[in-house]
Amino acid sequence: MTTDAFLADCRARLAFDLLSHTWNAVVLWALREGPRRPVALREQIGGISSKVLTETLRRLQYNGLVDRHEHPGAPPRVEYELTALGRTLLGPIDAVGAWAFTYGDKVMAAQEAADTEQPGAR
Amino acid sequence: MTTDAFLADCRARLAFDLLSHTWNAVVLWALREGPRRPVALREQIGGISSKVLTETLRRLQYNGLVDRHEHPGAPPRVEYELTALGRTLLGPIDAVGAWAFTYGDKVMAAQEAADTEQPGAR
DNA sequence: CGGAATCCGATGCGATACTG
DNA sequence: CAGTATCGCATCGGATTCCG
Repeated sequence: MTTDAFLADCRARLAFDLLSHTWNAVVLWALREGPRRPVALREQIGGISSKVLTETLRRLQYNGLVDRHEHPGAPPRVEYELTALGRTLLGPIDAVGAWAFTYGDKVMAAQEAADTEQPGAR
Repeated sequence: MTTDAFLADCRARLAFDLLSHTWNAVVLWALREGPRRPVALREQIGGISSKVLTETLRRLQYNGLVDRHEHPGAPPRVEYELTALGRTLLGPIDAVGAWAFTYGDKVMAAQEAADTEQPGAR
């Protein structure tokens, strides 16, 4: 596949759009080990509000990456889990995470170097 | 590495932040085959404004992923190319792109199914 | 051509409060 | 507990214009 074809392919754009939403990949990753309730996800992830978590889960559900299971009764009890399709995305996400683990320090070093040359620039 | 450690690792957040900027991955990919001038990048990518392209390139430069080469003279002639660090990110990006190529249809099918059930919802 | 400056509408996310 | 409603701030991205 040529570069142009790759970029023109709406499926590629679609994948980048998926990952370009801040919390999508993080939430998918948090679900990697099994079903989770929203409250557990929020503890596990940290720094995500109830509203944004709900929005993110809805979006992932809309794209067929997670399933929502509602257990009847009070108090409400809901669980989310990855679909088969969602699990296939863990590989690419892991590739990104592994890259970050290996090269993250170099990126931060580059940022510091840029800041040193041009303090205040960015 | 546990899920929690992965999520807490600021390097992982850094990588997701890199990909969460809409055009970063696309521009990096467009540079995969060699140095490019801005005008060529815009033709190759399509749908990106001059301003946003410049911002994206600055951001990538700041993170040490691309180099900017200015050739003196008029008219202005500038080229951007991937750094060694930038090339290491092509692997993970390719993993995402390959996923999109394989599973993109299923995602779009899931979207259509969701739209059919709840027309207007999203 | 490269890119900086400006304006502007759309969207994102967070905080808070509230419902069932 | 799960989710929604509302508000406000910040940011993003597009269009346009102007400069070297």
